[in-house]
Amino acid sequence: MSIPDTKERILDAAEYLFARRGFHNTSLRAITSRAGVNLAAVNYHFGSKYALLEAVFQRRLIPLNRLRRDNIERVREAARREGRRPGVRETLLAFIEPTLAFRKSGSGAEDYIVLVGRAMSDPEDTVRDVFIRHIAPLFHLLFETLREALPEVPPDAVFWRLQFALGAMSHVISMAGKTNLPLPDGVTPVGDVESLTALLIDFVSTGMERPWPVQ
Amino acid sequence: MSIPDTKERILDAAEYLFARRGFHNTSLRAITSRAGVNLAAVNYHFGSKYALLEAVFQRRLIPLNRLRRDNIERVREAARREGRRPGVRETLLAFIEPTLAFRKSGSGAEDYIVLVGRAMSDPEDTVRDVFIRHIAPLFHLLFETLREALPEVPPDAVFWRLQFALGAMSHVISMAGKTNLPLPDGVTPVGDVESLTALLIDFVSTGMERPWPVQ
DNA sequence: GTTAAATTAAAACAGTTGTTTTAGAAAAGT
DNA sequence: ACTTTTCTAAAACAACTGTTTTAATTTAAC
Repeated sequence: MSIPDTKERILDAAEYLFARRGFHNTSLRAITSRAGVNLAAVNYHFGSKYALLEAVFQRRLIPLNRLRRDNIERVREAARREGRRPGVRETLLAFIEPTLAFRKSGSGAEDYIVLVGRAMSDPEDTVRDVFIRHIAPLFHLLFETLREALPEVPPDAVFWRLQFALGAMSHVISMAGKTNLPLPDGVTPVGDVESLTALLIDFVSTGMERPWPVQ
Repeated sequence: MSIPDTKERILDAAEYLFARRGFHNTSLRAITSRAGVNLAAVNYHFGSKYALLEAVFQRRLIPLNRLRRDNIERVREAARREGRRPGVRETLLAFIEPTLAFRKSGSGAEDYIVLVGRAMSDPEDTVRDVFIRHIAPLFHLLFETLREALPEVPPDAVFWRLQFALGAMSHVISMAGKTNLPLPDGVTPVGDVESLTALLIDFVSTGMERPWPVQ
């Protein structure tokens, strides 16, 4: 049949263009022309441009969030079983690793991750509102796990440190594939995902674990 | 005279709206109506919407960058005078502190800082290209200073750690004033700028100073 | 093969976009 | 007072926006 083909092609094209040009700067005509389908197909299949954005998010965010949630729950479970607190590093890794590794899961996944990076730092946009709705419960679980991992750090500080970590992650994600940033001499453009993930995890878990009170 | 009044009013309105709605989602009519001036005034005074964006950036970025540059140079100078390497923490503080503190410098400054936060994380937008042009030399100075401060860490790692730090900063900046984020129980919405800056500096300098090689 | 539903194609819709034009008012120079 | 420049006001411009409509075509059911 031709239904899923058309819908998928629209989703792929929208994902690609939203990630690169942003939501408001991408027209339905650009999407349909890239997808090779008729203009009316978007409104027919999805209802509106906004609903299309929602669909773009849902298609990948649901399995990705399940993966991240399972990871975190596994960390909590292991800690509970061994009668200890969850570790900061393993908790952050449980959340961050699937996010960065997700890029390798398929052709359009890379576009999607860039889109997520944009959405996280898009302070008031339509994009962000949609994103927040999908990520809020997972964020809550992540925050609570880190609170357990850091009993001596006040919740406010844990919250902000987590925001810093997410900011760092979203920034490096949204940099992915962009070449217009001014690279200093002697710096190679980008490593493989694994080593970049390792660098990021080292950075954020070190900052997160800083003893409290800060002297 | 009425020229500077009109131009300033346009700049203020554009700054306000660009920060909240983004560049593409802000119309010239919204700007001029907020500024209380005629629609044609933008094209008369600035030439185009794009040139207006550039002017919005320049108005505050030039003095802000001078402040940050002077701060970093002062750190380098003190280190040279005392025959030691520049410190990681003081270097990051020299860059970050003016950025966050700038919000208190005037009425529209808060809008501007949010706009900067957006621009930094706007991966391919017009906004980002304009911003990169203005910030590139300063970024280079910051990077080189950190390289001197961390001789045992390879330049690639210093580069990425700096990106993480900037991502954390830009994220917390673009969160400023936003209330739609889901705050967990027991977390107060936002502290004053000073304590938030302290938290951020603690976080990023800890991650930046992590010994190399990472065990 | 006929009928009914699903899907596409193409055109048209009303509204908004950035920009320009035209005319007139205000300010400055002489 | 007069001229010239500077700026504003209002309307108009063509291009583009998301969405809807109308008709044609494909797909499925019986």
